[in-house]
Amino acid sequence: MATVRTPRGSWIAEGLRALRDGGVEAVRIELLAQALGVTRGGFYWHFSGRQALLEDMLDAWERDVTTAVIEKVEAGGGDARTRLRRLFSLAASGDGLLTDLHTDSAVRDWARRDPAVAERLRRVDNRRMDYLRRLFGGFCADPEEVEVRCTLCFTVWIGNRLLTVDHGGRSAAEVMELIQQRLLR
Amino acid sequence: MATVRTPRGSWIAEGLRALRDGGVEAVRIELLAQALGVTRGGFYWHFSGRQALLEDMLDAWERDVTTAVIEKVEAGGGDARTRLRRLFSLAASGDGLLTDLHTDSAVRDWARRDPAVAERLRRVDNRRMDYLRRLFGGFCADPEEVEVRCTLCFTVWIGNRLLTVDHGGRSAAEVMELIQQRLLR
DNA sequence: CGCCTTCTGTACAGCACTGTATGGATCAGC
DNA sequence: GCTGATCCATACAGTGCTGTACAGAAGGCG
Repeated sequence: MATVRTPRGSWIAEGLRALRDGGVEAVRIELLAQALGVTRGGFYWHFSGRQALLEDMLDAWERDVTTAVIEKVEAGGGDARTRLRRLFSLAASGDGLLTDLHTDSAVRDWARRDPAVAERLRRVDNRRMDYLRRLFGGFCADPEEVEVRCTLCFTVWIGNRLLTVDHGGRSAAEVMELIQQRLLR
Repeated sequence: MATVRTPRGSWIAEGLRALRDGGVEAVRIELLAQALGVTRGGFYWHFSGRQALLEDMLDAWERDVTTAVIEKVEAGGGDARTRLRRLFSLAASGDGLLTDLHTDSAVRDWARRDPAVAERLRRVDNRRMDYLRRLFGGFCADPEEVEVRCTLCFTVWIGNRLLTVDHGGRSAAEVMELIQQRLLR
């Protein structure tokens, strides 16, 4: 077993970075190789081609994005409202390579053109939504109310960074804070 | 003045269709020509190149999207709540080539990579937001409340079609209806 | 040491698209 | 029916990427 020089994983990671920064079309093997400081030679040893890389990138994304965030929120403990507040601040900070909004919206855009990606995204969104339902259900008896708050929560999260607007005198963070208060009432 | 066979405008229209269906990267002159049933020959008579076409597409989009919708909503008359309800149903139907959500999110995605596009989008979003503020201000005295409802309204509109999720037993339309009721209270 | 697995570089053929140049077709108006 | 503006087809050079083929280099292991 020789040491791995630029292993499978590094191509996937670099691919996800390209996806985040420039969308699917920006995932060019030539450019990934350049970014990794090698030629394309080794790429075709790991992958059968570009499509195989994209497939593996989605696998990695799907795995990480559904578990990492939930685990991070659950780890801190506390009641449902506390957990939601933690989830909100996590979403606002947007750390983590794989859990950020940019990758998310790049995948969302990709899904519009590729049914297989759309199917994966639906799975991911449903898992996230189920988690939200569980949290809101913790202090909200009416299931209709839960559904409304979950949907608002999710769409605001998605729409927030896509919406580029000035909120009069207020900062975007202030408005978000107000919305969060309302959602946690 | 000879008759115009495939005029400037048809290249722009076809370009916007390509943008809507496949994003900026899908706006390929070769393919537009193919769709129009001609070769690229005439294209370079109208435009200096691809960049010039993209520029003109954005001009057309910006012009149409900021005025067309507002005019359509205002035309029907009624009080602020009535107008908002009309705006909601218009947004839900998503008719009109230039006012639909697909073109909108394609532009939004484009803006992430191109500062000039981001600047245009900011202008467009602000004009829309101003209109929303005017409407919500019609029955809502607290400016903070107005800002929250406008932001919710806008982000839900954007996030709605991007979010691909099953709402338990409910349909997406039902949940949207519930959210709208809440926003108009 | 020499072998084998794991990668890397290089060279090649091919595709899709861009932009340029130019001769020619088509039609409005005189 | 001639002219000139407008548009189209074609051919060409160039770019940036894909995928294939293959000859190795680098390092762990017998």
